[in-house]
Amino acid sequence: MAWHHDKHSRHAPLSLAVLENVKRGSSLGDTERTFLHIDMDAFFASVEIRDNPLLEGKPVAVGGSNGNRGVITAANYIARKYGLKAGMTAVEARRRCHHAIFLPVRGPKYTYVSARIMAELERFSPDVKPLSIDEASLEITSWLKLYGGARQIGEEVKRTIWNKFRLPCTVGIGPNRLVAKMAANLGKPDGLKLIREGEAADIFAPLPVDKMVGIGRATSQALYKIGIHTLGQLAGAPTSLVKSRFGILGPVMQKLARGEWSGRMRKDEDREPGEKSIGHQRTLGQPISDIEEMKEKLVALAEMVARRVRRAGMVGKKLTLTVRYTDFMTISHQSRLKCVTDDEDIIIGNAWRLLCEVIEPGREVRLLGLSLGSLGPKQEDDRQLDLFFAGRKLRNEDLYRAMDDLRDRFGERVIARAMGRRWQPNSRDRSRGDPINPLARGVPTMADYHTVSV
DNA sequence: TCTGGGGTCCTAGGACCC
DNA sequence: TCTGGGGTCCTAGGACCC
Repeated sequence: MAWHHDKHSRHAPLSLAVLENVKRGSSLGDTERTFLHIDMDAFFASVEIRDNPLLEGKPVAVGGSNGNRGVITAANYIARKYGLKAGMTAVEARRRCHHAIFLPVRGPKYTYVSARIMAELERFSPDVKPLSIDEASLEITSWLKLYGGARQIGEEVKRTIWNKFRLPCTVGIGPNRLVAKMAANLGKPDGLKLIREGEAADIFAPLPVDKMVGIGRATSQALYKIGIHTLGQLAGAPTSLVKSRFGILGPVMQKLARGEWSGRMRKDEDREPGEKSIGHQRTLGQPISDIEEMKEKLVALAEMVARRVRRAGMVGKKLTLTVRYTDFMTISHQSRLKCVTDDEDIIIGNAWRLLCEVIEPGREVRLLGLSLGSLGPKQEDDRQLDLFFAGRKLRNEDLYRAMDDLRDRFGERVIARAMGRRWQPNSRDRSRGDPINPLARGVPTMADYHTVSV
C-alpha cells in the first residue's frame, strides 16, 4: 500500500461506482451466462424529435437554456457531427453549430417514458436492472432457447422499443454485464452488438483506456503518464507497474481491460442498495458574497430537498452543504442531525449553521448545494419521538402537505416562504412556465401569492 | 471546454475506545 | 510516563456516471 503515501498518485484512484452495478452476475465461475444491455440513443433528444416531427433531420440539442452558464444534456447524432455532446456549454455548442435547435429539458416526460420502457423490458426477463434513466441491464440466460438465441432476443428488444415508443436504442450482449455494456457503447447508434465469451479482450485492445467504463479523465491521464494509452497496453502491462501506481485497483483495471470481472469488492453481493441521498445544488446567476443572500438561497434549496424527501416517504439524518467559490474551489461540510427528519425548518437551521461554520467571509460563491443523506423509510412513530414538539410538528405536516399539493399542481416555485422569495434562480422560468412541471404556464408569481411564512 | 445537476462509491485520516 | 495495535465511526474530498 506504499502508493497511498505517494502524493502524486492520491488524486487519481479509479472509482468503482459503476462497476459495482456491472459486476453482479459476472461470468466468472458461471458457465455461459448471457446479459443484454440496452442504451437509448440520445434519449432526451430522441423523445423531443419523436414528439415534434418538424425536428426530424435537424441538429437538436436539449438543455443549454440557462443563460451563459448552461450546458446541454443531450444532442442527437446530427448535432454530434458538429461536435456537440452532453456536458458541453451552451455557448460552445452554439459556436460550433449556430443553426442547431436548442430545446428545454422536460425531465418528467423523460422519466415517464423511461418507466414505460423499463416495464416493457420486463417482458423479456424478470431480471431488469435499470442503471440510469436511459439504460438497463438484463440477464437473458434462461430465455435464449425460447427466442432462438441472443441475437434474436436483441433484435426483438429493438423492434419492440421502436414499435411501442418510436425511439431508437442500441443493444449490447455479452457474457457479463460489463462486456454487454461495452458492446452497447461500441454498437451505437441504433445498433446491435454481440461479444462472445473470449472475444472481449481482442475487441477492447485497440480502444483508448478512457473508453472503458469506470476509467474517466483522471485515471486515464494517470495511465498516459506511465505510457499506457490503450486497453490492450493496460491488459498487457506488468502487474507490478499498475499496482505500484494504482494499488489494488491496478489489477482490477487490467481485468476489466480483458473483459473479465473476477474478484469482488465486497463480500455481500446482494447487500442493501447504497445509502441514498436527495439533494439539490444551484449555480447562481451571479456570484454572491453576502451571507444573508446565501441564506435565502439555502432556504429555497432546503424547501426543494425537504419536499422531495417527504414525497419519497423518507427521512434523513446526514445533511451536507456544498459551497463552490468562483475559482471553482469546492468545499463540503456535513453533520449528523440529532434525529432523522423531513422537516425543512430543521434542515434550514442546520444548513445555516453549516454555512456559518465554513464560509470564508467576503469570498464570492458561485454554487450552493444541500443534500440529505442516510435516508430511510419514515416510520409512523418517528413523530412521537419528541412529545414536546409533537403539536408543532403535526401542524407543520399539514402545512407541508398543502404546499406539496400546490406545487404539484402549479410548479416548483409558485410558493416560497417570505424569506426565500427573493430567489428566482432563473427569472425566465416564470414567463416560460416551470421546467419541472410543463403544465404550469403563466402561473401566479410570488407577488400574487402571499401565502406562507411560518 | 472557463466548466450543470443528479447521484453513488471509495479512501485517507482523525477521534475515540479497549 | 515519548507511547502499541486494532476496530469503528465520522468527515472531507475526489472520481465517475448519465
